[in-house]
Amino acid sequence: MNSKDAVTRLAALAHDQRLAIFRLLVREGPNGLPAGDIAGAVGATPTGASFHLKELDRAGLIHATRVGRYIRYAVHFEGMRQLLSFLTEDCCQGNPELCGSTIKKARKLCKGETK
Amino acid sequence: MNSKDAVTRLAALAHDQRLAIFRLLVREGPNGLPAGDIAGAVGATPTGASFHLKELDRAGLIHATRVGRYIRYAVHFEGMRQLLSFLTEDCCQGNPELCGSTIKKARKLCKGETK
DNA sequence: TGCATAATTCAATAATCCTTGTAATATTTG
DNA sequence: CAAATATTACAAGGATTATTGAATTATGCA
Repeated sequence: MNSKDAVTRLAALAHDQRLAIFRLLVREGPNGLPAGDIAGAVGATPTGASFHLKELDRAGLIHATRVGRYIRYAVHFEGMRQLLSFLTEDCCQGNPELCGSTIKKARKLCKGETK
Repeated sequence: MNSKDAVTRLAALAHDQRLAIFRLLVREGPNGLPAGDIAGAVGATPTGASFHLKELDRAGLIHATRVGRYIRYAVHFEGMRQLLSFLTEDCCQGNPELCGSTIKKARKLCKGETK
């Protein structure tokens, strides 16, 4: 993971509809959803959704799989992990207690605790 | 944490120099660094650094403290945690094993493991 | 007070990204 | 093969963001 790729991924997420798409797919898990359902869920036009999905794909945050006449999109979890790691790398020079274990707290959310 | 704030934070990080500044301050911990040192470390002009620091501040990712004639910037760890949580919220509908516990893996980095 | 240092503000140009509609491609079904 | 559905590709505009240099504010020190 280098800085350039991280910026690409962050820029991909730094958009209201794309962030909504990403979070929807994070919730959805490995099976993902077809493009049309995604467009409907976030209130995007088909053209708009396609554009945004392509951005997220290009960035390495999601991936597409054709299933019949549908194209399903799902989160690329390894790409997501790489980004989170890059942001928190070497936090507090290895003394996470200094920041109140920011990451440890954030992690809980992956277990469905909503705050 | 709402979507609008998250987009603001992600957009703040989606820039080469700002990401470098943020990661530098993550490593540095709660004491932070003065603006001049930050500019030098990431190869920014004073004007450029000031602009980017203000963006990160406005987004709620860092905060400024005047110390004599220096202004020290440090990561706002709670703001960072909110963002990470927002990105991973309700991951895999509460079954993180489905994505290989993306967050659990990412978390290790906060302990200084450089992988 | 006067000078040096630290950092910011302002203004103008350049670059990038978002949005929308229309046309095109791929696939299933009759 | 023809029609219908799902999705993508292309092009043009309008809006937002980055960059630069010069001028400005704030602080410390002789």
